[in-house]
Amino acid sequence: MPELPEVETVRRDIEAVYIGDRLQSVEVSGPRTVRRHPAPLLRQIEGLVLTRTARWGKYLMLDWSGGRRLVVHLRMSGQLRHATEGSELVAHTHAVLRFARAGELRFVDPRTFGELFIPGTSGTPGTSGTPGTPGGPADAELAHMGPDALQVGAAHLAALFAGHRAPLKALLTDQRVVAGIGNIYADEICFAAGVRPDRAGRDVSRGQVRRLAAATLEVLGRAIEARGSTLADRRYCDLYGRPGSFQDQHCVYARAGAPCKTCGRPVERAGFGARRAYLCRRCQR
DNA sequence: ACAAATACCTGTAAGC
DNA sequence: TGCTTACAGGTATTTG
Repeated sequence: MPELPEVETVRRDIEAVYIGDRLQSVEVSGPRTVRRHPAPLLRQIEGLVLTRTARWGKYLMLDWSGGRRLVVHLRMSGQLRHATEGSELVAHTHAVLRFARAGELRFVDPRTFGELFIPGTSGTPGTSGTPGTPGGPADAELAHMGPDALQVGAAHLAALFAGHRAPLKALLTDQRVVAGIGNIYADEICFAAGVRPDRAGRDVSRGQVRRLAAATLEVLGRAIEARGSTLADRRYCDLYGRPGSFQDQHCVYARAGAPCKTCGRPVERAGFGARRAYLCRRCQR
């Protein structure tokens, strides 16, 4: 499941290959892949040069000459893959961006939750500046999102947790609160901070907030270094189809029954509300 | 205003 | 063996 570290890995891979290259054509074959606006609008970026990339939470932005932007969200099973021009399409290839020199960038997504869109074309008001967002001017479609998880500090987290009775994990994975954390990294961050994921936001102590802020940067940073987490289902792979290796460093996620790496007590999988979390009851309070 | 539930999907695995 | 069912989970939307 692509979360912030996986999207960041793909972003860096794309930056290394396609920056400065001209987009020859865009072909979309999956009707659900471009669903925010009529699919032909994607052709606005044909002929333009990729000038920069950005990421906000799990959203990936590809910026083009002339000020155009293409936004990609991989959701559950989406992958962006480099391919040589004309090579055989793997199953569930829904879009192909053909570049002048670097070959093709393909969007593959079995479950069709992922999407591509040109911001500002879906009936919502156009772009307007929102300060402090790493992607530059905020797009209306992304305006609801909180700060990127790599940008948040303890003070920010404390303010966002205050007064919420929702469990910590629900807050960490709420993109309006912090953008970029999903199921895997919420569990790992809670473990690294020594805080129970089912603790109500308002009951998270000052010290725990500090530890959560530090753990967020530390865990996500190490995960980016390891090029993300690839589980047995291989739903996430990089631009070249290679797996990440951060799953080898997971302390709790998908480790139910295995000994806690700190204290040896079996890791539990607990349900609260509609969600579940992996945790160590001894190490997390 | 917040929070909980649901729809959206399909590949995989577990159960019978 | 073959069929059915549960599960995975991010986000937009709906309901409470």
